Amino acid sequence: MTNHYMALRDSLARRIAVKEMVPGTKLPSERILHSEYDMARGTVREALFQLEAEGLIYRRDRSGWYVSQTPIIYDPTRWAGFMTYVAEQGRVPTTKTLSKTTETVPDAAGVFDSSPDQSFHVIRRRRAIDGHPVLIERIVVHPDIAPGLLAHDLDQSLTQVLKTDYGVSVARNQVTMRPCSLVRDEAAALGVKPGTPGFMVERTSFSADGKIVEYDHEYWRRDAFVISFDLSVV
Amino acid sequence: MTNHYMALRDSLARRIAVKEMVPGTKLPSERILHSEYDMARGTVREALFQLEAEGLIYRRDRSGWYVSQTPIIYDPTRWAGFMTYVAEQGRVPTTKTLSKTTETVPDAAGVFDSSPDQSFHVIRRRRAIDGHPVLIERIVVHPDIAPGLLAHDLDQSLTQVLKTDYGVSVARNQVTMRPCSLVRDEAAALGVKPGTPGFMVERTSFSADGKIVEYDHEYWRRDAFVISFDLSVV
DNA sequence: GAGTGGTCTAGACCACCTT
DNA sequence: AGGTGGTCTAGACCACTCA
Repeated sequence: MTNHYMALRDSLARRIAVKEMVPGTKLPSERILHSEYDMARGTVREALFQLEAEGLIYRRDRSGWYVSQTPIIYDPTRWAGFMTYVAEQGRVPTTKTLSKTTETVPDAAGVFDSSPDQSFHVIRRRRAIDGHPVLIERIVVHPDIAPGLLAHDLDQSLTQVLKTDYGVSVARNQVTMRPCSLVRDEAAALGVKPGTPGFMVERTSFSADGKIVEYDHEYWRRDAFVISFDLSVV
Repeated sequence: MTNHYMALRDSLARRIAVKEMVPGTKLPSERILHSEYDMARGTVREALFQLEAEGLIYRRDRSGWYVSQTPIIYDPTRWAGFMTYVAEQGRVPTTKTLSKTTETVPDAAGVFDSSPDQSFHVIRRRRAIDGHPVLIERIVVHPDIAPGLLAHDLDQSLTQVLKTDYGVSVARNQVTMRPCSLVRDEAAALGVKPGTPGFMVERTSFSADGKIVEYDHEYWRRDAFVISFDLSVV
């Protein structure tokens, strides 16, 4: 290709590859690239969109473009909760509770096989790696499983709280992951532009006796992880 | 949001959701949308890019925009080869061999722990679901494992050929998946625009005695699948 | 308040697909 | 040959971040 925007893409990709620009580095502004590379600003933006789609850079709304952090390795077969998992890779996980409420949840009725009037504990949290927010989640827990759950400090591992304080542990996870785009709340909470590519993870956790322990929606930044696992053939 | 392009996005997304436009339907051309919705063509394209990132539509280079096919469910824990797997979901898998050669493969030397001069069997194939190409792959096999492999018909399950004709079966897979963008060969073979979002899957298959059976790179269309699995906690 | 990205316009020409 | 998307230009103004 001899496209202008691909030329700029390649130039920036190389500067990232050789670590002239490391994770977290702010790229030159669009107008500076526009004058340095002598192409229209719209063309500069095409190059940046390309790099964003590849997961090499991301944008903070109206702040600038930045080199993406090193992704964590997401191994669904070894998943042991965010806090454990991230720490095992030598990174620093943090959690911030955004809200905790008890309310009806239209899309949970089908999952829990309950009446539409049923109220649930709903917890919204933001989780970060090395101080960089990577996902927000909405967790739905049936109050019968964990009465008074919301009184606890939930900036820690929920898995841990449920096990220690309620004697409930997870025996099985049902997980679905699909590409999405991060909009409104999700984008705002993660500090990225609405429409940024993301990944939606829907997780239903069951206890050994088949009860639903939690029903979870997670919205991840797409550049935050790669999926990797090792698997014996059955 | 009251953005023009988000309004158009929402309008088109709704028409897809209510099945006014079904998978495979060609969208109105950009210029028609431009005049119907009375916004600049660049703004129309922003809406289309948004829908593409969400996996709802895709483009065939210089042909038009189309509603994406229903994704298949990719369950890494049940993976039994493309042909088996797709058929189990009531869809029709096909495979076309693009090339088969014996050559040196720079990036395979590290994986096989062999000399850079080592030649391998290299197979390139394109695989489709219901007639729609969804991935291309490059498979690398050590000739000692399967001498004369390239003489076989490879438009079928390679797993099957290796098992039946060479007595080699896969006991373990090491898999890594990451977002990428489909460029040059990949995009051309899949009939999508270079730069279309994709997923790269790198797979190393081992036999029971720990030998590498195949080393595989797959480039998937990102809208072709969702990942879903059911998993017991260890 | 200066600088940044976000949105939008109104063109132009090109490369390629389709018929 | 006509239509499509692909690329590119040169502006403009807005909403927001940051110092």
